Amino acid sequence: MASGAELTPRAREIVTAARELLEEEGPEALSMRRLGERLGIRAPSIYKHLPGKDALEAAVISDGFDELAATLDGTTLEELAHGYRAFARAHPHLYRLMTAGRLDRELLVPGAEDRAAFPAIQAAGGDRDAARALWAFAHGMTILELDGRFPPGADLDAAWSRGLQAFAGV
Amino acid sequence: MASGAELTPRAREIVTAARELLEEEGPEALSMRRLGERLGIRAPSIYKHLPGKDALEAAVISDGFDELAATLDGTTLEELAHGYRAFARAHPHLYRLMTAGRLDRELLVPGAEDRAAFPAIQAAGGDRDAARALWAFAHGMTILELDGRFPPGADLDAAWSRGLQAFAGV
DNA sequence: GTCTATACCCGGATAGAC
DNA sequence: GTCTATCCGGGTATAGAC
Repeated sequence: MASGAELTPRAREIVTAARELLEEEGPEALSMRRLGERLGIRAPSIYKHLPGKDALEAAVISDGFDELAATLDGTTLEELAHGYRAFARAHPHLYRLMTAGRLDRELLVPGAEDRAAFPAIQAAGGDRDAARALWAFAHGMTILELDGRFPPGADLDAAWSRGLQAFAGV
Repeated sequence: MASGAELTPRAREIVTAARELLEEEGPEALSMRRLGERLGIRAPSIYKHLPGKDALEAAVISDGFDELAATLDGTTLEELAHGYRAFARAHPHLYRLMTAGRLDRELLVPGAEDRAAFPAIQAAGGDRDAARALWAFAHGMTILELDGRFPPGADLDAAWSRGLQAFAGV
């Protein structure tokens, strides 16, 4: 029973503070000590409410998936892509935490990941394989942009258009 | 002058050992202490040969880019994609280090990144925007696979095919 | 020049007192 | 529920032995 489904009110406060800290100052700032500081308690006290940092991050990630799912209500491929990219640019540290690196699904709120994936499947007309390819393209564009991996001066709008144009034809 | 272009022979040995350690045991194992252990010296001694861990990683990354560039000699889109995916699966920890997270280009061997990008531009017929979209798709598929982000049982060969099919038409 | 020992500050986490 | 004290492991700067 590793699920982070039911959080006590106090745990929710801690998760909220963690997300704020992450978004404001980045992943290095999200330490148990800094978080305790923000909450006015000592780091070890956090462990009375949440089992550890992994669970804390998983709760933040679950919230992020739900929020992303709520954002992606566009119907066309362009709207969907725009919403996805806009979410990532508005919450870069959160997006990175949500999507980069291994993920212990046991710790997530059940269903949160699926809900975030659903719009892409819809946009691909129910074709799971096409939806995964589309997601890979969108995530690739997004994370490479956030990580500054494209050459300086690259026209990312044009690259997005090229890709979406390709997927529109499938 | 932060470039990692010229390495002394001893520094090369250290970088090689770092890469082996990374590939064998993953990123958490790549600590200065563990690396020193492997080399039979103490961690602080490494700093006489390389300025720090960032420079060490950058040297490993530069080697990785050169090796990837040498691997990607296919001409067709399918060959290129297959080579890219095969490299990542053969060297998952190295691929992750090379492509995930922020990258301080100052520390890289000049040109290594460009040489790895060249085959994609060629495959896209010189269209930079199309090449970036293609790279985003390939990286997205690759990193999501390595990170176990696709649902269990997802047919990744089919997703790759779908995507390549889309890009073939542009 | 090369390596060692030592030390500092950061991180996650635990035990036990109040 | 919160505290203090403590452990272990990181990166890394400094000082000094050979």
